[in-house]
Amino acid sequence: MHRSPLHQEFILHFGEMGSRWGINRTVGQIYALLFISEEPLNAEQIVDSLGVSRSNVSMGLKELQVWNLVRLRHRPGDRRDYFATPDDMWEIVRTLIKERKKREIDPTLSKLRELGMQDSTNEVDRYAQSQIGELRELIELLTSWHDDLNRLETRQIVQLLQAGSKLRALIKTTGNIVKLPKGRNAGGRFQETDS
Amino acid sequence: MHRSPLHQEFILHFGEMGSRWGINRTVGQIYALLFISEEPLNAEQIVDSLGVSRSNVSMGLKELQVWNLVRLRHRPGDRRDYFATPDDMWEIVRTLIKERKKREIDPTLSKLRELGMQDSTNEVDRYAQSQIGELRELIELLTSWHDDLNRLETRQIVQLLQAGSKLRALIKTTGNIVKLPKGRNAGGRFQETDS
DNA sequence: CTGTTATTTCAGAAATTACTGAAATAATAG
DNA sequence: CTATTATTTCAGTAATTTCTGAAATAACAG
Repeated sequence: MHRSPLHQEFILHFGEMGSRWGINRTVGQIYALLFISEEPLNAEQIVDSLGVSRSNVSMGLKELQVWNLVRLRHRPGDRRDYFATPDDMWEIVRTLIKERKKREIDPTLSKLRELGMQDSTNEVDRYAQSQIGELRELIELLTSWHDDLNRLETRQIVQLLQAGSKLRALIKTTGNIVKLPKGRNAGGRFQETDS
Repeated sequence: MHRSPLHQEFILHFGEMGSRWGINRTVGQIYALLFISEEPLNAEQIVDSLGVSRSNVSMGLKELQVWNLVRLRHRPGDRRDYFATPDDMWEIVRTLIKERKKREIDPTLSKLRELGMQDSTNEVDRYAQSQIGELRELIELLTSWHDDLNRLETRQIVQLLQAGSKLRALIKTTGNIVKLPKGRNAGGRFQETDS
């Protein structure tokens, strides 16, 4: 299938960025292709457009479905699967954040809670335990904020972002609730250097 | 160097998560080790603790410095380099977000702007251009919001997060400014399916 | 059923990324 | 300067990830 230079450049860019986003090149390219295609595409059309193997496309589409980043569509009288990206771009952003949290944050939060259970009468572990506890609290705060955001509609989120300039105002309405970090190197045997 | 079971489990977990976070196992382990160590460590101590090669540690520390995730320290009369993680955990979070934005968002924003310049009198590119433009606007909005956040102090950010329940209130103070997405599949030749 | 088309699975090949040991470079003390 | 210690570089190897082609499975239509 022939693609315009604009399409090609867009698709190749998403392919190259794929590795930085934790997906592989083909998955990035498939997503880009669906994103700029007005009509849903079937696997064979994707193969033709990208020049990769049918099996690779099959696996890529499966991964995109696991990520909840594509929607399945069908034409009457056509039993092939067609794929499209969601229409609401902010839904895509929310999905991306949610899925990344699931993969990158949640397992660590579980592990931190698990490690926090261990009662370390052990003196060596005292500092480690306090660091682990602080990190867990930090992630829990971010997580609950994320949950709050996820209860909002697309329209509300956009409004919130556009109210960026009002951030400072909001802060003045809340008290100073939290203790600030204590700082390490109490004995002072080390010297700070450049950055 | 002997490490307690707590230390070991924490370090191994960060190593395993490394690949999901876009760093390799060794870099993840080095960071974890520094994070739970009360005193700064030198390269040799890291080698002993992790059981990897000296050169691997050297490369890992270099990468952590590129990411701005470690600080260099020195002891008087000792010319070896010592390393520590920043004391303020929220500074770490901010750094992580900033650096990931630099790697994962900024190049794509540049590319989208570049592609948006192309005047596509071409009919095929009309839809692609509108998608690219919408995506660019979305990223620009997120980016400027991120810039706003970065101007805040740690204390203010924590307060903002803890004010999560006040989000809805804030939204009521802002008008409905933005047009909502239009939706694809105008002709309606495709049928929606499951998820 | 049987034949045809669509999709998935999977073992091995290809490509990429991570790691090591050895050698080079850098920094400093004497 | 020379010897010693600290750090980096890098070519080759190991480990991991991605991709392909072939075979298996699934989903129909007739």
